[in-house]
Amino acid sequence: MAQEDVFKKLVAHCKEYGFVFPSSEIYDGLAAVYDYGQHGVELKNNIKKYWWDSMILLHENVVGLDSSIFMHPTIWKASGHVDAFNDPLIDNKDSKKRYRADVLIEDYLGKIEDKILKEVTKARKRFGDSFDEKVFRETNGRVLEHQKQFDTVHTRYAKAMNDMDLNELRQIIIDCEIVCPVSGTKNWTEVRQFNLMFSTEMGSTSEGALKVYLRPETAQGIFVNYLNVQKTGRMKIPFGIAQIGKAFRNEIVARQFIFRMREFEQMEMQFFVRPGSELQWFETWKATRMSWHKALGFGDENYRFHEHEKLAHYANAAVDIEYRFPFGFKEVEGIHSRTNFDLSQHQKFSGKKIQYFDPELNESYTPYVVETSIGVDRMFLQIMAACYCEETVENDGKTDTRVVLKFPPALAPVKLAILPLMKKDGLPEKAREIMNELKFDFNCQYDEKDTIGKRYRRQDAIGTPFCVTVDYQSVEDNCVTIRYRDTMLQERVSIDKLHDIIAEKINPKVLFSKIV
RNA sequence: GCGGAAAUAGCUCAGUUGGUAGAGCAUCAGCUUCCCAAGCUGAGGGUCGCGAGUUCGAAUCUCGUUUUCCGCUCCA
Repeated sequence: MAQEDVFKKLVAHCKEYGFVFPSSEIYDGLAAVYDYGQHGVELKNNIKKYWWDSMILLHENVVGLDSSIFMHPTIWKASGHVDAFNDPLIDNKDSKKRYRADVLIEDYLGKIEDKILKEVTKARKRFGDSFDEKVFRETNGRVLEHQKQFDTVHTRYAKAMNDMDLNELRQIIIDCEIVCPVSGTKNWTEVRQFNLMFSTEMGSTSEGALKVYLRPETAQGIFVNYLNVQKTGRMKIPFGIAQIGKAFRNEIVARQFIFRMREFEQMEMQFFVRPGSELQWFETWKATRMSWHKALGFGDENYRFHEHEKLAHYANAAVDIEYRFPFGFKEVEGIHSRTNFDLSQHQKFSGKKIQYFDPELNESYTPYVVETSIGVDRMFLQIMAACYCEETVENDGKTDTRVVLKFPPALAPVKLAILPLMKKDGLPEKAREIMNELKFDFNCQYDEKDTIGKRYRRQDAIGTPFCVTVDYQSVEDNCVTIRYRDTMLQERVSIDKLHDIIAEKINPKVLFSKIV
């Protein structure tokens, strides 16, 4: 089966069994926005719990936080998001290539500068030691002409960028006769601005409302609460703050199902360390996070690190953990050494001193930060992809297929199904009795419709790890059978022991013990 | 955002040269059956993505639009 087909089946399965629905579907949907259905939300919650507990329970020096989606707008100036996400873009209609309008103009200006430099170099060669560059630049006709051209364009360009005058940017490109490097034509579209942050207005719109953004990452909520947490929690460096929450990015193209959405959820942990120790901690968290993924048992060979060659403005080291999706290796988690960029910026923009006094060193410093950042939705998709199986089943010489989601029991949306073998003779009552005993601790489903085989298949399709079957004998001896999802084997156990057996098997300790 | 393709019941799909929409599975109500789907009976469910246009008449032809998929592009 082709890999793309697997992906398509996965998407169909997600919808058919209540994991993921397109948003606003009865209104034709909303592009790249999805809702989690009755089973999806359970799986998602379990994923979040697995992450949260692995951070909060397993590390004494990591604490949680839940910061707001709305934050003071200046935070996004400090973080660099306001500037970095306001690119004016223009398309060439012939080559279909997209460019940043400002980059096209800057390249053009760069070429003029090159021309001037060429003249200068030539002249220096000719005149030798007696060459005076300043005088040459002020007197040479060709240079002056280039310089004049440069100044004119640069002035217009600077003003246009300052005003974000998109029409003027386009006019500059036309006036300068800038051509597309690919097609060589001047057939340009309008300049459009893609602001990757969603904005809205806070306060009554009539009287000076404040423009606020929906956060494009959860990290800044942690940085701006650094002092609060450190002081009230009496935290000593090194320590971490973990947070799970929604983030929003107005992506130009959001596609591939829930892999890239405009509204998504992140699980981030910012770990504050001594300056100079950040790369060591970077390595430590790399290993820890990788072991967290591998503990799920989806095959070590399906994971790899991808080192970033081009680093973001705030980072001095960055690596992705990639998983082999049906559509290739893709990022599921990023680990970044963010230096002290963020805290320094907030110190600068807020005017508040954000420092840590290190009693061991007897000095104050701005902590360095190592970040682990994972997308919940990508993790969800990754788990669906890893667990989706189509199997051939032999029974009484009949061949037959089943679709089964082999979730680790700790993550499964429904932990067990309770199934009376027959819909009569007191079996449903007995099954209900068991259900009422277990429903407080486990997500259970009761099903008495159709043949037992059909009911097993239904539970397989949503990844329920255990099916408890109540038969005639159960009424007499208080024993039931547990049917295991992956092996389809059955085990007869006493009803009294059911709770402990299930609790043991879904205990995330099994996963936690594999994390370094 | 550009180019290409697609959209009919919950799912997979039929639907003739334009004449008021069908199957299988699924769902629901019964019956039958002591452990791995597709036994029997019955029922519900679609203004054919949406909006215009052509036509006596449009699921079918034309245009627009929305969504999805595939490429390109973008992704601090």
